[in-house]
Amino acid sequence: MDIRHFRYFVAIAETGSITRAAERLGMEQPPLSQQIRRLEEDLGVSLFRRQTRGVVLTEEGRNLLPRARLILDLRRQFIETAHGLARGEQGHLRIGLAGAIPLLPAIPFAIRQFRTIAPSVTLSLEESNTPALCEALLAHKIDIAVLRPPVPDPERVQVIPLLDEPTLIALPKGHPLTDQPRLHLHQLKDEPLIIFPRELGPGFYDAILAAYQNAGITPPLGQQAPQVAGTIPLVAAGLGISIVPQSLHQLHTGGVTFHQIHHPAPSASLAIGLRKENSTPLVTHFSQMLQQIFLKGDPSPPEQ
Amino acid sequence: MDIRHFRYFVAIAETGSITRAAERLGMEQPPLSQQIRRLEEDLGVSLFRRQTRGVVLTEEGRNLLPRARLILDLRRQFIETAHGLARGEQGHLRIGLAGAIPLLPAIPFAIRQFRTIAPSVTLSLEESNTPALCEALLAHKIDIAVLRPPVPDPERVQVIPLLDEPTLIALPKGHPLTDQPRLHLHQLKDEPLIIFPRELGPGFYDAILAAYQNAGITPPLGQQAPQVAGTIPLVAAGLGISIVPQSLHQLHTGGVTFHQIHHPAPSASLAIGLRKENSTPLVTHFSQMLQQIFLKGDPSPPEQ
DNA sequence: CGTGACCATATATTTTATATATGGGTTATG
DNA sequence: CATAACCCATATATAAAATATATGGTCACG
Repeated sequence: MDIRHFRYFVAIAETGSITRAAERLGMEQPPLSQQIRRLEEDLGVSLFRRQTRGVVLTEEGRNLLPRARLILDLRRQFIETAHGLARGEQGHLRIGLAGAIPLLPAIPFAIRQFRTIAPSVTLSLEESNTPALCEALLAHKIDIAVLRPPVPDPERVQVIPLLDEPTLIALPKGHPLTDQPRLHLHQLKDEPLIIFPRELGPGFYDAILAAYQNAGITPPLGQQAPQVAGTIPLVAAGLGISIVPQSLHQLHTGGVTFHQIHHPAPSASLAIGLRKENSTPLVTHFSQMLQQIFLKGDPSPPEQ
Repeated sequence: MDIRHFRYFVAIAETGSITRAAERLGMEQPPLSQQIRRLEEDLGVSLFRRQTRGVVLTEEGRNLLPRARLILDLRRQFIETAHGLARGEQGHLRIGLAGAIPLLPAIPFAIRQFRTIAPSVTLSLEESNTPALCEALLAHKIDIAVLRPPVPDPERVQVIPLLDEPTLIALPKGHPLTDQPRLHLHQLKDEPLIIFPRELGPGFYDAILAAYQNAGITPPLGQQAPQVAGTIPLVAAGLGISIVPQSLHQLHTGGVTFHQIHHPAPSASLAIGLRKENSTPLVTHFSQMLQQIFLKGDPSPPEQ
């Protein structure tokens, strides 16, 4: 009772003749006779009544025929689905995003574009910090990540740079420097720096401190924020200042103003994270699309 | 892409190991490795991620697994249905009944009993005359018939006698003999005999005429009725008398009285008609049940 | 009464799956 | 650190099964 037998059964039923069915199946008549006979023996029912002119379905055969057709259909669907998965037109893609990254206009743009190109692919988004995203990648909990390099395990995670995002200084409303659109870091040397735990984004963390060091100052460290975007409310509360990726200026939380930074300014690098082995077409597609989008420039960059 | 491959796929997915799946499948590990590898190549997707400790489904594999299970399920159902058909527990039985036979209490009784024993079998009933029933049998339009022998083609239709049903004389109301419960045929020698066309039931037709002949009389032939039961209204209309199977006395058409017949009385034979070749279990079951019922005697015979 | 259409059977061939033997890589264990 | 255990992959050999070829039988049709 193989797929083959279902095909034989249906073909004979549809042509009403073993000989013609054999032609249609691209085989000779005797093996088809033999196979259908064996099938009937296995099932214990005779599917066809042999006549001098071809064969006709028995009552039992009529009963079983639609079931056989269904199975053949489902098998075809199975194969088509598999091919769809193989070509990256179907399936599920789990995307991990580092903190504050969904605020970059390019990300929702990329997701919209991907849904247009591959509408049968379902997506799931997850927001986390860079080290956790790497772990999730390696544990196969997500398929691709947009994170802030460097990654903890560069041997197993491939990093494709996307963008060096400028950063902004966030000042609390009412701060004396609020009226200046562009600031030097040394103007802030006495302001407590609100920053996230280094573990959540070592690359960005280090970039910020390096910029201070290049400016020749060491800021007092203020309260720690739970995450990158979490610095903003603390700034608004007057606990200090913070340095955030440009995309965060979209957070229209009252009580904070954003200001560009003169050289030396830290930058918040952005990159794709992939497992080095086992890349699926879905991952490749999405990754290439992201690179293309960022190559052309952020499609609607926030003009200051 | 065979049924086998679906089984292999599901087994590996469920055990999480090629080695253990091979055990469960009653085969060795290498062929299973090889087959699943070929399957993956054919489909173009990798279904499993090989690890040092067994294998785990890929995203694509997770997607395809339920489909594979469904196909295996349907295949199992297919086989079970076929076996059900083989044992006569499922399917469809087309029963043909000669004229006036549904009025025999044994017939609805048999049908009810059969539905109890084989509830998944659907039945269709058809009423016709004996020669037409034989044709329908041979043309595979019905599967079994209850008819009045003899049959036109005894070489291809098997006849199993069931019953010699007594006959009754039908008299119009107001007839001088109405008050006599039992009549001799010769009492009716001048009454026009209403009878059906011989083609519709040659056996019964000849039995009636033979009885007259044995009684030494030749009745005048009255109007022809369209069928056996169709004689009753004509009798009621006063066009003559008729001789009908006992079961017809159930037709409580006003205007007619029924009377038993002294020897020599014709009898209306009843028999099962089957195709000699190709008997299915359903046909055998129903046939045997009918024989048993009639052997025990009509379960609720009409007591005069 | 011969001819063609069609299915069944028998034997041969080829394909295909499976078993056996073996190697490599990773993880647990003394 | 070395050894053993586990598990998957590969290579070759064997066995099984489907298919092709050849042929015969039956029934309809001209």
